[in-house]
Amino acid sequence: MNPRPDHEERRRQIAEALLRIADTQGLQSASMRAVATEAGVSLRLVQYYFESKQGLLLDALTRLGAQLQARMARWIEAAGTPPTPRGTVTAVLSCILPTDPESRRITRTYAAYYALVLGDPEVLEKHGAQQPRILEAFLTKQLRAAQQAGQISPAKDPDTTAAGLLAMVNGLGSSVLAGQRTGEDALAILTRHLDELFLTP
Amino acid sequence: MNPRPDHEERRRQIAEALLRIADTQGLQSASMRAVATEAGVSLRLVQYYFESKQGLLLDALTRLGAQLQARMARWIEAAGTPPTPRGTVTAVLSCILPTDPESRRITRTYAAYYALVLGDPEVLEKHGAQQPRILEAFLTKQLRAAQQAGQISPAKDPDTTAAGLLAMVNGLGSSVLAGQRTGEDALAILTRHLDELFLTP
DNA sequence: CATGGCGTGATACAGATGTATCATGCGAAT
DNA sequence: ATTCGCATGATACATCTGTATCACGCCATG
Repeated sequence: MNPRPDHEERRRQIAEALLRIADTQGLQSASMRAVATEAGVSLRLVQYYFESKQGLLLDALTRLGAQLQARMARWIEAAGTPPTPRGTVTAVLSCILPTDPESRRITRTYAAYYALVLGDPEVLEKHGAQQPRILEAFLTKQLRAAQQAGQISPAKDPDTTAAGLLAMVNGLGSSVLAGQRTGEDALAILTRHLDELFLTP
Repeated sequence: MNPRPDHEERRRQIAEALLRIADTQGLQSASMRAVATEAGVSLRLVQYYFESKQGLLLDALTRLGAQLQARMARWIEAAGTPPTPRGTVTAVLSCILPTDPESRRITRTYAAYYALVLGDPEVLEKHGAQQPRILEAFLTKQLRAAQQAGQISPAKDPDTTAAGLLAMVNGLGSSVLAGQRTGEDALAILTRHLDELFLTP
């Protein structure tokens, strides 16, 4: 009955159950028992495959980050070959906005983690601040390339522009989650700003 | 010993105790008992002055909103008389960034409420989406005025620009709370963008 | 076949949490 | 002076939470 189950697969199954709860009901509803039920396993199993709740939360957060990264890679590739700076920048920024079910799920789940992460400076450094920094550096590089290709005004500072764009997308995402506007509206606002930034289409 | 205590004052005292906890330890640490202790009153009093915990949370959130609004009014006024569009816009946007103790407190506390509010669509409509909408409309009006005064390129769309700026400030605030950059850095980025937006100082 | 360790279920436990209950005191109105 | 109602303290209660314990069955290895 039990041909030595696949640990990693089990862990994935349970962690994704947590992410599903975090997405739909928030992290405060993600008790060990709730996760177990959602994953269709017993409470004991959740305990068995993860030492503690914090371990589970962290593992799930790591997986969430990987999902976002995979999505971004997919969008960058779909932006066309060979990759142009403008296409890459547009892909990276717009793939974060909650415009389709997957991005809505990812964004909402990140939002559920937000308060939790802010309270734990240690987790913050590992998951919260690292990835944005890398992303921002990547964006800066793309913008600088576009600028050297004459597609962006020389007056612009790539660092400042990248930081501004990333922050804007973040804020736009929040406003969508808050029901202030639709994902399409947010995307339109982003597109408009990119149109003004790039001199050539 | 008890000359008919001032209800409103009591409620304020308790609600601010909650906000203090939300700021420093997050909302998940804001139990009724913790709030009572922080406020220096008995658990029973917290129950007495607020029907339920949800009532307390909502009341405190309302007060937080009022505090932010008051801060904004103060910053707008301090921007100089008579108020110029650029001064007003700069004041509104920069007063949201976590650059001083008060704004850090307000921003952190809002962040603590963020996940909670997202899960409750009813509260969302009343507190979460209303205020930003008003603020965005106000910003749009100021930008349009500046545009008609020739201080902003006619090519800009005030609506889009206002939404983008507000979202950017929101995102910058998040990045500061996440420890990705300092409040001064965030303010510098905002200033840089405003310098590019406005044709005249 | 024996045996030991891994996987899993049932259950226990201690603590926290929101809320309710009971009782008492004090001040004001009658 | 009596009475009524607001204010407050002490305590109880049911529930939920993370975690720990105990026991049993299955598999592979000796």
